[in-house]
Formats: sequence, structure tokens, C-alpha cells
Amino acid sequence: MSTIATLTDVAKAANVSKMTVSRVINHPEQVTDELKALVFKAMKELDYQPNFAAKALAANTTRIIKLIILEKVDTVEPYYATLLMGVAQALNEHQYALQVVTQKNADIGDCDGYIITGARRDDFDWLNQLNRPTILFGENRHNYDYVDSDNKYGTFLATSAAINDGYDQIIFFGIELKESFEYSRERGYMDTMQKDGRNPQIVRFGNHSSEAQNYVENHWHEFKPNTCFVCSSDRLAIGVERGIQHMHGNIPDEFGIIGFDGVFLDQIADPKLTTVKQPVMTMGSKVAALLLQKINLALPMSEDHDPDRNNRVEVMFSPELIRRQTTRNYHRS
Amino acid sequence: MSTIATLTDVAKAANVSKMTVSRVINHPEQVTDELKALVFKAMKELDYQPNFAAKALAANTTRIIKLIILEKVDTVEPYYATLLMGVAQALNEHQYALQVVTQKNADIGDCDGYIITGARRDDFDWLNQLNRPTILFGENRHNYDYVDSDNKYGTFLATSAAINDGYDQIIFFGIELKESFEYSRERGYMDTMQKDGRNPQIVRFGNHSSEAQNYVENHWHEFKPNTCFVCSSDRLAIGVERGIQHMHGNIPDEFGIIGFDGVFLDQIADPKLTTVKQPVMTMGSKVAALLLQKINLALPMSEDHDPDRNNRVEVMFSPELIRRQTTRNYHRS
DNA sequence: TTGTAGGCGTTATCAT
DNA sequence: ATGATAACGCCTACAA
Repeated sequence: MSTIATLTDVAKAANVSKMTVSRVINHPEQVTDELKALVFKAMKELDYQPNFAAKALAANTTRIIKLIILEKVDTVEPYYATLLMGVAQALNEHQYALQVVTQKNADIGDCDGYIITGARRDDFDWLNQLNRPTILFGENRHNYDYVDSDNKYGTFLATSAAINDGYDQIIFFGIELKESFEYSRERGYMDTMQKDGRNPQIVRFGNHSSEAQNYVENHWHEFKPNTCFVCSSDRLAIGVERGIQHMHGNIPDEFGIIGFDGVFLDQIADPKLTTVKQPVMTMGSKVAALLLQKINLALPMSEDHDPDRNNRVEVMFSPELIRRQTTRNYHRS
Repeated sequence: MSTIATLTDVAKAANVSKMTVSRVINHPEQVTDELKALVFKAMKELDYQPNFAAKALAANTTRIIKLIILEKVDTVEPYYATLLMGVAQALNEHQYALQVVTQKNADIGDCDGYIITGARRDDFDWLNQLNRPTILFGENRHNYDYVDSDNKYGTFLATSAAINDGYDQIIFFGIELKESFEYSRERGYMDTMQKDGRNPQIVRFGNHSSEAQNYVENHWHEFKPNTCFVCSSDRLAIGVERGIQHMHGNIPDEFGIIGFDGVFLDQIADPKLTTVKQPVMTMGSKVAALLLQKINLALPMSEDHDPDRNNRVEVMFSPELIRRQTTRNYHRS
């Protein structure tokens, strides 16, 4: 029999009813250990794989999660690709299907929950219409549950490193966006600077390497040797790197650069960027896991509501400073 | 009723049986135009969306397609991300779910078909075990159906451009891989060179920018000004660009560079790469479409077998030469 | 603790 | 050309 084993097949093999098998899977505590053992054995022998579609149908559920990538189309950035892999992995483990979708076609077809990434201020009106459990990827001030990296801590790491490495002037190149993640990154920089009795200095750009590059070249006279540029993205950092190279500045001795993200771009740069690396893949798995958890809690059957279920879920992952070639690896003592 | 409309709801609204509605969807030719009109109207009014899971269950089908990305884990390259978007889009339109999977967990859970990308010679033993319709992304000599860009034509475009732009020496930087796509690219270069009475010259590397860069620097004396480097990937092209820059060669007047792929990297480079761009997203949609077609043909009901269904399906997309900053845009007359 | 009956939404089959 | 029925695999509700 090369056909795929069903609940019924397992039940027969184990000499029990379908329901017992179903219970072994969904409510194992209700079944005696003896029977459980028998059922497990049968499942293993038949290589039983639950039927995704039947499960969905019976539970009045789709077992589909939509990942909505807001933002311009050209955002096929490595960052999102990595995130996607993380999400896909976690979802697969729990027999959920992933649909990657853009805002336009997000409405067609039902689903059990949404993962949203790249949400900006303007998007929240639209987001509020979604009537399914939702988790955002990226911190926000609209009370949505989210997963993000600890942006403030990230720039704390970067700024501290710049200080430790002995750079005199430390400038922050930020992204010209009134978004929460950017505020946090700037805050991390500013606090760290002030704690060390230094004057913060922030410049902002659209997130394009050319803008940062032009700025560096046009304001070259303002940067004395021994300056470090702490950037809010690897894109900006690459621009800075190019600007310095075009002006024949020395990296990392005269000028340091620290990026943010640590996905692909940092390695493409030459010299390779010292950067604040986010564990993007892990974060992807986490959003997915949280969403599934939320979906299951929303199900009527779960009586054992988490008491603080009303609270917002905010998960922050600690980024990590990766030292490469755009900072001196020299610590002041 | 904010509940989701089902076939039955539509049937009631249109005063017909469920089956008629089902037929309107799946076998419209069997239904009279009058009834069809009624049913369509009802479907629109109720905003009917077919239930994915029920369809799957009834058809003894999973409606799941697995996209298997063979190759090292760090291959979260923009290239694959773009491909993925294309696949996802086409699949969503047909109510199929996409599972992104690596070789390891490819075996868990059933599916209706596979899309394979990054298959190398060694992988084919494993591929042969897959007992579901399969389409490869990437040309191959193992008789698998595939979609790819026309690699040979791509390097023909690149080489012709280099010739037209008046470069004296034209060298091919290939990828050290005994794979079909690489053979085709080299063939396109060689044929075009020979047709113009020139001597082809090929060097090969692992697909890393640093290898190409080192080579350029170490063999710098061999490259007279007015040389163009035709590369088998944008990665290699970036390495060449860096090598030339480190040796203070002038781009594009003394040295031209043409990359291959046209996904992300070409735009990140500075100066931006002239490159052979593949329509990756479109190609992704096409693989998906082909696979769905193949799956439906495999279904017993389709009696009207395409007569040459036994033939292998090979779809080649024409790449396009994008002229940017690493070639002179100067045509010899 | 375990088993039985019925239904989730769709489609194929057979009947009309 | 259209409709009634059964079945896909699983789960909830109820019965034993």
C-alpha cells in the first residue's frame, strides 16, 4: 500500500477507534499511557502524517498565514528574504501554509492570521481593518504586538564601540523617517553619547547609499580625522564608505564606520562593514511562533486564558556587534 | 451574516443546486448561459471565495507546492528572493499554498508538486526519488523540465556589446562549476568571439567577488587598456570592478565590465554595472504556472492529453542587456 | 477513559 | 443540463 496513511489506518493498526488516535494527537492527557504507546507505535510504522486540509476543514480554519510586505515593490531586499526563511520554517513545522502577499492582493482569500512587515504610519488605518490575529515585524506605537530587534541597544553597542575605539568625533547618520525604529536607534546613540559627556550630532537621509555618500563628499572639510560614522543602516554605511574612499580618507584609522542590519550588504561592502547585526532569521521564526500562539488562544476551546493576555506582546531581540574592517579593533584602556 | 459564503449559500441565492455552482467554477461549459449568469451574480453579491481546504480534501490533493532551495544556507540571495516572489504570486492566484523548504525538511508532509532551484549534478539522485510533478528552475542535462533564462543568448548580448563598444581584448570570467548554465554562458561568449574572428579567453573562479578581484590585481600587467571583462555573474563583475579600481584603472574608458543576473548587486556596485538582466520574477511565475499545468495534466480526469506531453518542457526567457556605467555607451560604426 | 455519530465545504458519480 | 448522494480526513459533541 503506497497510499498515505490516515487516522483510520492508524486506528486499525493500533486496534482502537479513530477518536483515540485523534486524541493522542490533540489531547494526549485524556488517553491512557498504554493506548498512547500503541498508537504512537502504529503512527510510526505507518509513517502517519496528518492531513493538513482535513484538519483545516474540520476546524473551520484555513491554516494559512499571510505575510504582507508593505513598502515599494523593489523591496526584494535580502533583509526580507532572510526574514521570510525564518517565518516559513516555523510555519512549516506546525503545518501552516505561508502566503506571501502584497497589500493589493492581500484581501483575496481567507486566512487565520497576518504577519505584517514594513508598516509605516500611514498603513495603520488599513491594518485596523484586518479582522484576524496580527503580529507586526517591527516596533510600532500603535499598540500592535510586534517582534523587532532592540534598536536602542543596537546603537548603544555601536556608539560604545566607537567610543572605546578612541574616535573623537562620532556622528550619527540616520534615516529620514518618522518611524519608531528610527527614534529608538537615535535614542540609543544620543543616550550613550551624553552618558560619555559628548555632543550628539545627527544627520538624516533617505535610505540610499548615494545620499550618504554625497553628504560625506560635500561636507568633507567638516570631518576631522579620527571620526566615526554610526549609521542606521548598512546602506547608509556603504554610502559613507564610498564617500570616504572618494575623498581618499583612510578607513579605519582616520575614519570609522559602523552599519546596522548585518544582512548581506555588510559583506558585499569593501572593506567589509563593522555592523550591528540583527538575528533576522530567528526573529522571523519568532513572529510566526507568536502568531500561531495568538491564533490558538483566540480559539474558543482554550479556557485557560493567559491572565495577562490583554497585555501587548513586545519581543525584542538583542542585536550583536560584528567587528570587521571599518573600525579599528583597538580598545582604549 | 458576516460569515463566509459557501457553495451552498451561493446555490440558495441563485436558486440552483450546489453542483451547478461547483460546475460553473470547474466545468463552465456544462452549464447553460442563463444559469451561469445567475450563479455569477450570486457569487458576486455574496463575495464568494472557494474554500481552499475543502477543495483539497475533496480532490484528494494537498494544494501545497514545495519550493526546495538546494545550495548552502547562506544563499539567501536577492536572486532567490525575487524568484520566490514570482512563484508566490502565481501560486496565490490559483489557490495553491507555497512551502519554502530546504532539502533536510523536504520530506515531511505531502505536497502536489515540487519546484527545485539550485540543483547541481550531485543532487539528481535525490531528485529522482521525488514522486510528484517537478519542475526545475535552471537548465539541466538530466531531462527535467525547466525554466531558465537563455544563458547563451545572454553572453551573446554581452560579448556583442563589448565588441561594438570597441574593446580590443574581451575576456570571459566564468564560474568554476561543471553546470549546464555555465557551459551555455561560455558557449555564447565563445561563439560570438569566433564569429568576429577573435580569440576567446576564459578564466574561471568560485562565485566570489574576492577571487575575481585577486585575479585582476595579480594579473594586472596582462590587461592592456581597452579590455572588457564579460562575467558570468554580477558577483564576479563586482570583484573585477574592485580590482580595476585598486589598480587605478579607468572604468569604462580603459576597462569595461559586463555582469550577469541583474538582481540587486548590479545596482549596489559603484559605478553601477552594465549587466545582462534576467527577468527573474517573471521566470518565477512561469515555473509555478508550468508546474500547476503539469499537475492538472497528471490528474486522471484530463483525457485530452496533449499529444506531445512526453516531450520535455524547456522554457527559456530572453535576458536583456542593461547599459549602465561600466561600459562606454559608444558604438563603433 | 473510550467510542459513535455527524458535519466542515467541495467534487465525482450516478441518476434524472 | 441539472440534481441527489456519498466521500475526502479530521474533530467536536455526546454517549457509554
